[in-house]
Order: sequence, then C-alpha cells, then structure tokens
Amino acid sequence: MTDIFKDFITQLAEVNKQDMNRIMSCITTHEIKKNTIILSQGEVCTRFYFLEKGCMRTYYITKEGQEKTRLVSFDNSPVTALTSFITQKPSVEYIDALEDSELLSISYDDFFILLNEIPSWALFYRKMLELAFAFQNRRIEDLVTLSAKERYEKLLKEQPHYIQRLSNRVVATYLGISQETLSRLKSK
Amino acid sequence: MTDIFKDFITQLAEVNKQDMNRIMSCITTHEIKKNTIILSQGEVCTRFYFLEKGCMRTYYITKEGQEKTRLVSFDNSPVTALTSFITQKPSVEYIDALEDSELLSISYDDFFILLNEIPSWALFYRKMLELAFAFQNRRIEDLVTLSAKERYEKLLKEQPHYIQRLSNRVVATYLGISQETLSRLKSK
DNA sequence: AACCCTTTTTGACTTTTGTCAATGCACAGG
DNA sequence: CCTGTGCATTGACAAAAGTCAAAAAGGGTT
Repeated sequence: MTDIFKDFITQLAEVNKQDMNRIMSCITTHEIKKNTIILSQGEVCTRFYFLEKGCMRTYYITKEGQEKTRLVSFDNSPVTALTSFITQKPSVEYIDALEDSELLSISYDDFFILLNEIPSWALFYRKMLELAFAFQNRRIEDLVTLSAKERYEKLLKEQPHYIQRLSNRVVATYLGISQETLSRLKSK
Repeated sequence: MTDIFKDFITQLAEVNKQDMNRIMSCITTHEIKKNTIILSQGEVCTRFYFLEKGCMRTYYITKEGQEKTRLVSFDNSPVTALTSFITQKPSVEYIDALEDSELLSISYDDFFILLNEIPSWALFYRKMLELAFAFQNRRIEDLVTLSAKERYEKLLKEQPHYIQRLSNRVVATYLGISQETLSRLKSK
C-alpha cells in the first residue's frame, strides 16, 4: 500500500528498516475524489503530500479569475505547495485532484522531527529539493525560450501522457495559452 | 573580505567558529571583469559561486541565437548553475558578469565533503535550496499569470534596482519580451 | 569637440495569440 | 431516451508582441 512511497524514498536515499518504520509511523493515507480541492489559496499547507496513484494539479487563479497551472503530478510523485509548507505561510496556490487519487501525507511537525532524527530522511528531503529545483529550472527555461507552439510540441514529444490524460483546458493553462489556441495548434 | 559570505551563511544556519574556519579554508576568491563569462553552455559547473559585490547574469542562448535571462544576481547572493553543479552534467546556461564583480567559490568536491562533515553547512545548503525553490516558484507564477506589461510593472515596483542598474536589453530578456516592446512599455 | 560604438527609441508592418460568440459533441443524471 | 452541463472546435475580429530598419541619444576615448 505505502510501498510506492517507500520505493520513491529509497531511490533518493538509502533508509534502513528501523528508520523506514519510524517514517511510516508518521504517515496518513487519503482517498481523494476527482475535483476535490485539498489546498486553497490563503490556507497554510500543513502537510507534505505524496501521490501514489491518480493525478493532481497545482494552480493559481489570477485576478481576472483565470486558472493557471504551475504543475501537474501523476502517480508516484510528491504533491505539495512546498513554499507554503516550508514557510508555514498562506499558499498562493490551489491543489486539486484531476482524477480519483490515493495520497499519503506527513504533518509539518513530523516532517521536521524526522529531519532532525533520521539523517537519511534529511538526505531524501535534500535530494527532493534538488530535483524540484531542477524541474522548475527547466520549466522557466521553456517558458522563457519557447513560443506557445514550441512548448506544445515539446510537451507532446517529451510528456505525451500530459496530452493524453488531461483535458485540453488543463493542458492549455499549463502551457500558458488559451484553450482555443491549443485547439488550433493541435489541428495541424 | 569574506565577511559578506559569512553573514549570508549565518543568516540561514548557525555555524560555530571552528566550523566556519573549516568552511573558509575551502574558499577561493575571484575578481571578475565586466562581460567575463565564468560558465558556458556545455561546460560542467564545477564550483559553487557566491557573489559578494557586483552583478551577474544566468542566461540561455536559444537556437535562434537569442539571449534569454533566467536570473540576475546582485551583491550578496549565490550565483551558480545549480542543476549542472548538483548533477555534474553539462550546463545549458551561461553565466557572465554584467559589472566588475567579486566572487567567492568552493569546489564541488569540497562542497560535498563539507556537507557530510559539518551539519550546519548541510542546513545552510538545505535552506538555500528552499529559498531557490521559492524564488523560482514565484518566477513561474509571474511568467504564467502575468502579461509582459504586468511583469514589467511588477518588476518596476518590487525590484526597481533591476531597471535602474541593468540595460534595457538585459531587462527585456529577463522579462521574456523584445527590447522594442520594453522601450514602448517604458514610455507610458 | 569629434569620433566611434553601443544602446535606445520610433515607425511601419507582420505574426502570434487572445477574446467573444456560435456551434457541435459527449457524457452523467434523471 | 431526453436534457443539461461542461468541454472542444471554429470563425471573425482585436489586441499584444515581434521583426526589421532607420534615426536618435548616450558614453567613452582620443
């Protein structure tokens, strides 16, 4: 059940059995229905989430009321408004489920207790931050260097599951273009 | 001389005198002339840099030959192609000096030796990653939610030194717009 | 002051993308 | 089997931003 998460941790840092049990003792599981919002703008992100199965989205709503997607997460990845989680300040982002999903979570307090208690957890966290940084780095690179059309083509080539599994509307807000523009790009 | 860096570290993590001396023993200083490139696309970033004084820029060159700026760093901030540094793989980014600058640096090997040797250095690194993540998060948010004009106005309001200290050309590549568009936005 | 070199501004035009509105389509719930 | 409701597509037009070229404005050097 929580094996997916164990594997994920182990890929980043070796954890002995005892430590792993300690980590797992802090974990809560959640079944989330499609369209459920697990974090709203203005709320503090008090838990670290990991998505075992399903699909979730981290997004903003602009003052004009438009949804803009920062990140879409699929099975086997962390899903957290990290900035809010780290600082324990209100989030500017929403997180919701695009499909029925299975989540694990750890509270902020436990997360940081583990950090001091278990060196391999600290290593795991550091590696995760490094990966998150690198991912965002590429995202900025794409947004700054590519046109809408090029961003779509790159996504189609490198992450075809985004386009297969998500609605046009969500893909468009992820690419930072309008639904109509995306629809026109697709029909070529 | 290296006091600026010491202060920077101390703000993120408490370091005792002995550890600080150990850290400082790994440090090299550099005087960099304006327009010097310290890292090119395709090179591995083998040192972690910290900018004590001056101004440096991290940027890409697109296949059309256009410069696109990911980040501009002023006095008292880290300046490193972190993704390349962490993975020790070739960088996609260039780093150059926009002004005469004073840098410190630590080699990759020393950096990771310190990480295992000195817990407060590990904490410093973790906090730095957290800050870098949060910064990039905001950058993505701006790129995704704001128009060129709004990005310019936000920069003018929140980081006026960018506009005062940098050439139009650099500001434009940072905002992801053309020089001419920026010039027109300014004249309103 | 005169020169060169770079940066900035301006104008005319093109391309890209967005907006609004209408239509078609598909699926969930009664 | 009908009927909404939301999503996708298409068309016509508008707005935003880019491109190219030329002129103007600075900045430093002799």
